[in-house]
Amino acid sequence: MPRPRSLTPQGIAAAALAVLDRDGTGGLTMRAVAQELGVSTMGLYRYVADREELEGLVVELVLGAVDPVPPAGGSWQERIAVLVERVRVAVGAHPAVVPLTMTHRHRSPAILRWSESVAGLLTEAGTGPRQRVVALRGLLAYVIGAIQLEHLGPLAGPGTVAIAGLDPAEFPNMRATALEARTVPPDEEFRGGLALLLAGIGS
Amino acid sequence: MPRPRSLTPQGIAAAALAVLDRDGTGGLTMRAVAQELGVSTMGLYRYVADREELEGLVVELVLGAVDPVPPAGGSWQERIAVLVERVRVAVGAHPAVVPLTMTHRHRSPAILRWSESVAGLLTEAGTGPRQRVVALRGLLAYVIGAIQLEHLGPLAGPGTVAIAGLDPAEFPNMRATALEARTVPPDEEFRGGLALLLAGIGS
DNA sequence: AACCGTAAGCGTATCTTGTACGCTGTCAAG
DNA sequence: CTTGACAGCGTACAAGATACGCTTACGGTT
Repeated sequence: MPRPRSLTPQGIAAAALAVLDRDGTGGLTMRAVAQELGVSTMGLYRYVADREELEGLVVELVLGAVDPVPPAGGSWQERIAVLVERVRVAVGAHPAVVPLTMTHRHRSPAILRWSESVAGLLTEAGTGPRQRVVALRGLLAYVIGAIQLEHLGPLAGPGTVAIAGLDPAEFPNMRATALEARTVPPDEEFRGGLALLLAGIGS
Repeated sequence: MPRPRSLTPQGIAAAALAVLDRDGTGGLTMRAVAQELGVSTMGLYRYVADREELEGLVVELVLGAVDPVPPAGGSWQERIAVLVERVRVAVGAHPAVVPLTMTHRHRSPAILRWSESVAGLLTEAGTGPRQRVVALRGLLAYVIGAIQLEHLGPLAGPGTVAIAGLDPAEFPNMRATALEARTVPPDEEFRGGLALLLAGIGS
């Protein structure tokens, strides 16, 4: 009977993502998204309860791009590493959603499916129940932290340069480390850290 | 000649922290902090350039409570674990600052001193320059992620309960893991994950 | 084909928050 | 006792989220 809806949750999420990619995290406002969709500001409220829900939609769109099916070949370490890397790639494609991801992660079905896969691989690897809990949470913590470090922290690019200029007397180790860090590409850094964690789980 | 100042950066940071502890992250407004200090809203602007700087002060106050001097005894793994645990305790005492910590971490002298200590211990442990970079960043990623997981994610407390009620057919592993997770106290979880990472660094 | 109920979409208004600007009052040196 | 520099304040404004109620387009019914 009534007038048909003109927007879909996916369309709204895509519009919000477009705004985020274009204007950055601070540019995500109800007005901007509404304009992107070609409706008035309040028109948007027919589809989302509030800004919170809108953010949830974007996060789910981004995380939904992660294929949760474990790859076929390789050791369980390699297979988990592939799953982890997929998250990094998906989120890394839209740096502006990183802060939102942190806030909305816990309500994401996509991350739940992903976790299910990782938990399955850990089970296959023969870890005990208790260690599985610790390992899963540890992996999740690493992914979250590493992604943030990569996107929110000037420690990575320009930051290491700044640190390299520190007082060598007070910060000898940091200075040396930062100098070396400049030669380590982000990919290697991320995978290296993950490998350390996986090695620990396997030992 | 001029009128003496009535506020100190420490006092301002303490007031902001009080507001955060009382009203949560969303309660931190310039007005609220000014009121806490007994000055007018704009009076506060005589001491901080903007909200950004105010947040930096609080973060530094909290992180400044971390003793960066490595403990005397034990293996290098144990010594690093103590340093890491100190950060967790300091931040955990004020959950509302967690989101701010993420944004302001890179400008914190306190965290720099802490990193210097960790880097030093890694050097003493005999890690090569390249592995030291990876290990340090990995530890930082773990700390950041684990603290967030603990404070921002309903995955920890009520979340695991919710997950335990999932469809067992679709999420068998998550269900089992979540059930087990309820019996793992946060302390053990945090230290366990850290131990995995440290084991990986040592191998 | 005219009609009408429902929900879409919009406009306006309000509240909250950060912050620019300019006034006023106070302290201490002369 | 005067005076000038700066602390502190009040007002004003802009941006943003969102409540509320009107208007209007659709599509099934007569």
